Amino acid sequence: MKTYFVDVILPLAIGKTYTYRIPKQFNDSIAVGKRVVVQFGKTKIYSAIIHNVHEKAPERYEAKYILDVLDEKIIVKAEQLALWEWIADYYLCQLGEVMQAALPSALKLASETKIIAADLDTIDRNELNEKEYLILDALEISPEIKVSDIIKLLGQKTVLPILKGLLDKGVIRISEEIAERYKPKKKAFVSLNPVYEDQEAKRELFESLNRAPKQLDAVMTYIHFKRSQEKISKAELLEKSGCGSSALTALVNKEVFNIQEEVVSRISENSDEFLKEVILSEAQQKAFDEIKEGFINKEIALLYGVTASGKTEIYIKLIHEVVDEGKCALYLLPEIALTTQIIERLRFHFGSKIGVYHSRLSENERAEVWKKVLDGEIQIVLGARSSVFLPFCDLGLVIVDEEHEVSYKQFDPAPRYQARDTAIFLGYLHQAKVLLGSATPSIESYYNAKAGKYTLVALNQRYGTAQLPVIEIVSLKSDVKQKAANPYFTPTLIKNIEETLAKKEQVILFQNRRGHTPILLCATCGYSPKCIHCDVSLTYHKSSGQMHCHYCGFREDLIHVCPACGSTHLQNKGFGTQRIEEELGYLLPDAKMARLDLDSTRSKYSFEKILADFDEHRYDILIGTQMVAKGLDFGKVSLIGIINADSLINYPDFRAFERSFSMLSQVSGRAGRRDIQGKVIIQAYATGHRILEQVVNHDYETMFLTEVTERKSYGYPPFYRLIKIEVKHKDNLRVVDCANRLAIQLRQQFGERVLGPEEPLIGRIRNYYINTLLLKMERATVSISKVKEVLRNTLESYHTDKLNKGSFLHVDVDPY
DNA sequence: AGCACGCCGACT
DNA sequence: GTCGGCGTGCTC
Ligand SMILES: [Zn+2]
Ligand SMILES: [Zn+2]
Repeated sequence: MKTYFVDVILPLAIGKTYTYRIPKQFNDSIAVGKRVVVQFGKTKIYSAIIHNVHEKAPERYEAKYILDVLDEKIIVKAEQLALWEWIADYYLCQLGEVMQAALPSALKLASETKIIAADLDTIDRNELNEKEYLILDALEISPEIKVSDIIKLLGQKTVLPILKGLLDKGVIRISEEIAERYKPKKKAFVSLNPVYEDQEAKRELFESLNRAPKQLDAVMTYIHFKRSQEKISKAELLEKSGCGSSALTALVNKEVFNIQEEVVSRISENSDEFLKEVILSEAQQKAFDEIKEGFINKEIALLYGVTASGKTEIYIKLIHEVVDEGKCALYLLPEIALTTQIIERLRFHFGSKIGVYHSRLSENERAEVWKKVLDGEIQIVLGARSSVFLPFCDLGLVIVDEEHEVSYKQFDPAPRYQARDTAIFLGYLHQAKVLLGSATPSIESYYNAKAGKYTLVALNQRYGTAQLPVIEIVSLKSDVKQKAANPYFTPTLIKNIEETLAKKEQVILFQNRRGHTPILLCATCGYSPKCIHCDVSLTYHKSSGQMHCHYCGFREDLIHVCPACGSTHLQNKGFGTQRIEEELGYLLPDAKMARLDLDSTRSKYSFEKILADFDEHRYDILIGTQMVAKGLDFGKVSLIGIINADSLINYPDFRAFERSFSMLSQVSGRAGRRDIQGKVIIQAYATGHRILEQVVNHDYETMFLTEVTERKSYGYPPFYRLIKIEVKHKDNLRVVDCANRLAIQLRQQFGERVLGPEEPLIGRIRNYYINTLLLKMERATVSISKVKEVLRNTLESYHTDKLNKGSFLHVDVDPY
């Protein structure tokens, strides 16, 4: 019999795989992509993924045995492992970090592992030592015990060798719940005994029940609802008939009703299996045909469709085709755009074939979607960023809607991946077609399309008769007197709001989130409370009455006296949207207003609720941040006001102009529906800025051309690749030393392509000082794989240099 | 990531 | 003199 070894991936930021030995009894159950339970270090137990199987015994050390195999079927497919490796390689991070991001944590396991007794009767207790005895005793009292509880029980940290001994003796087992930590939800359904389908039998039943009115009610209710629905659950029947469970039990005992338990998905859904036909308009059909034609020669297409042009119908039709061929489809959306509306719409077409995957799901729900995709029960996934990691088989189509959205990029922690780009690679792995969609494509995607890498399909007709809104730029500079009276609203905007409300139409006001967080400010000396661990101002949270740091979670009670000058004139500036709401309250006391921002949408369904209420005209004015650009078409909005466009445009980032354009265009797109032509008022100081002009003219093309020219001359994407390196150190002087040393080393390889080091906007986070380096590599002439290789080597030697002790690096490839 | 081993300050 | 602080290195 052979002795096998496996190299496993651990869910840790470690750069290598570890080799474990396979006990003979597991020889037949191991396979690449299955999870195994391993002990790593003295005390830790992890579930690891088998990366490869071999027979080479390690020479320099003795491999530990795996403790268990968790899966009967593989849980991570070969394509997924290939994707993980690509991500680790491209984004310069560890495989374990990718694993962490990819696997739902219900499928991972740490020392929260539970053990159960295997067979208490056959154990010869005399063979056990005192500690083993203690564990057995505990297991007799409670059937499941966590490893961490055993540590407490024995009062010692190294319990795994003992447990391992017990495992080997066959006394204990690792609880299945690790493997199946998520449990399918069961639901009881009621059905009528088929003998009563006969009219005569039914009549007799009614007569026999006339002295049991509750039971008769239950039967009648059942028959009534059975006409319109396929299945009736026990709970539903009890509720609708108004009778208690005793009546139902009596009927079950009489064998009138039958109750069976069925596994139902945790994810609420209507099991509507009918696939509905999509009817496309002429323009949509033309775009659809162009996409299909493009897919013959190119794997990737970009659908550039203006707001409300009906891109979704095209997506649905494409998905239909793929599903009919028996393949899977992935429909990616930014988290914030993944609303109930879009989910319902897709459910309507695809019923239970569709699965939804996003960060608001519970861990069990995520694991359930994972398994269903694995088993092929779910063919279509509608999901946010992390759904690129799901175990698809035979993927035929990947759609990335709102392709330009920044939220496709994960910034922290590693893997710092771009889900749109990852989706493109995923498509390549599965030989699937990829469709990117946007009303304002990112410069890089549009450039790729223009350069012929992607098929470009334009859809520039708004659906139905909806017209483009009229956009007006209003200067914030003009009225000095007026401004003193109120800093947010120009008379023009106020006048327009009043007119709109008089027509019984609705208004949306947009305020940029950035730079409008609620900080405390001393009116006398300008002091504002800072975090003690980070170089940022604390933000005030009304709910807790405390000031919080967003970077490290530090909290402090609200202060009432300025620690710098002793003044008591401390102003709480509040959220930007809050202040606007207040100001507007004075100006228009009768208007009903709602806020849509981080603060007002903290609770679970509040986002949906606010939008629904607004849609039903319970509010006249909606004041919101970036969020109002999302959500589907709602309300009877005919006026949109941008409070201050400068804060968007002046943001210090090479993509600020591009983002401002897409933000302002998207928000503007919310104005006007069907019969009403919308109006947009943009307030700004820099009224002559080219971006504003381009927004007014709905001129994406010119925006694109000017951006491309600028990026080419200043060395930014799509012409250059960017790699950001953050050097961190507890000491503010040594961080500069380390960064400089690294810069010199990198310059030996890359010359002037290395920029910096410089201190970033926030110079210290969690007590670590930060310096950043930026690498700019010409995309056309520099081989990225060579760059990465050199970089990997340089970074490795950085860590071995004694001078760099105490510092560490964060690498971010494509940091935008 | 977590844990142990090891080297320097303040406290019985 | 020791207790404990965290900085450093290893885990198959
Ligand atoms: Zn002050
Ligand atoms: Zn902080």
